[in-house]
Amino acid sequence: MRKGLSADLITRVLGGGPKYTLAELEEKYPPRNLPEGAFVTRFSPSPTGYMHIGGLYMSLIDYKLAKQTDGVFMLRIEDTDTKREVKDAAKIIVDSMKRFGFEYNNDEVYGPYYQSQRKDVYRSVAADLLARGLAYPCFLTAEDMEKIRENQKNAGFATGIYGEFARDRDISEEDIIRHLDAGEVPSIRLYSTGNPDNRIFCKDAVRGSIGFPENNEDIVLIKSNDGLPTYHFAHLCDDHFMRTTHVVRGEEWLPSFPLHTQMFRMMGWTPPLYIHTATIDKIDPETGKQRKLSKRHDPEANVAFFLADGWPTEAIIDYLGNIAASGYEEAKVKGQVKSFWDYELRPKKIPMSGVLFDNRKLEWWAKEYIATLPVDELVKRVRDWADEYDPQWAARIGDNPEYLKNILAIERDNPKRIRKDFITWKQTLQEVSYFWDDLFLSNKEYEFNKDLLSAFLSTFDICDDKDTWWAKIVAIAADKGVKNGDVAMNLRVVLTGRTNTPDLYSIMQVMGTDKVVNRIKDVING
RNA sequence: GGUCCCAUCGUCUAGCGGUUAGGACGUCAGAUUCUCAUUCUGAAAACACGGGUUCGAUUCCCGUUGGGACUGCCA
Repeated sequence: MRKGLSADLITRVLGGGPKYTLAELEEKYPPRNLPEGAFVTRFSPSPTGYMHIGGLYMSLIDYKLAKQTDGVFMLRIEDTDTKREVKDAAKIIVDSMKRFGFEYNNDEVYGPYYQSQRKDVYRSVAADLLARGLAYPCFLTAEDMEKIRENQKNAGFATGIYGEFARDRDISEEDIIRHLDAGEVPSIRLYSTGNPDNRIFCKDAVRGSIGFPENNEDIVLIKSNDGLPTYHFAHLCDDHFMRTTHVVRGEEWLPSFPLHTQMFRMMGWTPPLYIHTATIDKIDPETGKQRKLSKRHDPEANVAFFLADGWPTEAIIDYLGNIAASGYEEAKVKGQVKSFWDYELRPKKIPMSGVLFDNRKLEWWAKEYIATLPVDELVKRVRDWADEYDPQWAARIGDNPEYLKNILAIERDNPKRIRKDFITWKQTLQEVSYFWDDLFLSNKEYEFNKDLLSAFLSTFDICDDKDTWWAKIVAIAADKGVKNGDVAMNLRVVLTGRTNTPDLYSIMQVMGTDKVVNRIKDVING
């Protein structure tokens, strides 16, 4: 154990004195007044790029856990890595939360919620550690550490600043002053008293108690370059003073679990309950191996891509939600719950092994979801999408909104038998594009029976009711000696260019006489 | 190399010592339909391997193998 630093030295070492004592912080950030069993969670992304599907998954769990217990869900931006920070990334995250309806409650009392604005908190806690001899200023340079790492590798030792390799671990006040006088700025390191020969047990809500060798690394608490905390130290300070009860984070944090447990004990604070989630993976097309969906290599991991493609956010929530709570799907199909928000998410049931992202299943959720939408709502959602992502479609719809509504209303009257052709807003429009002459692609492959088409044309009357219309088709089939379906298929392909469409009668009604007649004539004549 | 996590149909999973190992997506087949949609019916499809413990292991323990994560003044 080292001797604590004097107040004067602490101020110099930190580049400023502590603003608060620990007791003052406790008072400033009092325990929350919440009902028994309420979860306080937080989504804490670092603004280093776009919103990732894995981040969305974690924030869904965070939000759901807080919501179902009448707790609090916070959004905390971990912008402590000034080098990797990407402009507007925080805005994208905030926007995503809004779009998916994850309402966070960033109560002012516990803020600010940007870590870069919480230096006072970190510095105050660091000062306490320094005063107690549980942390020390370290003047090792990047080159020094590189050299140490090299030597460790060559000698077969574990890399890192620990024990005898931690040069400044027991640095004297005189030496500190000497470095300071030379204009050097130290980082603040943890004075670790952990011994790898001992085991420390860490509690995970899903995996239970996990044993690790104790941590003996003097990890950096405060970085020298910007005075900001590392993840570890920020986690300790923020989740304590924000009174987080449950920390949902990726399993990549498992290795630093003993460190975090050690730090909480050192402070005499009760650690939150941890939920280390599994990653959402894909099969790497090059190696053929399963790996985490990555920001750098997988554009499909970008939530913005799902939005631009017009996936209903509800379907994405359903899909992700079912991964987190596997019983949800069955409850939903059986009608026991209306949405994911009605289904209880149990922390213990959150999966702990990596999950392959399954686009087919997402498609299924999306089809099911869109099929539940009333026409007006469907039209609205499609239009909203077009307004934001596809100006051409937006203009086209804007010219005649009723037309789109009539198209999308086809075969939507019987709620039990709604076609499930629509997957995304974008694909919905593509699916019905044949209703517009300039988008209509006549089918060049299909061998039309012009005889049948002529016969239909001569009897066609848009005013016919459905029975009359069908009777005419049956009559033509009988007359020409073909099946009813043959006549129908010829009509289907001639009008839509496709072999699979909704009800033909409805299509003709929506298209109107001119389109129907012209398209048939084009084939007969051409 | 070290530490840690994980292991049931192709995929997501139910299972918490005795089950014909269940469901969902997907796949395939059949029925209905004007259609390759919908709806309905049915089928194929899994406990990684080896040791224990036990009357009995998918289930508990150990090992092996396989997959994953970490090993930064990044999170």
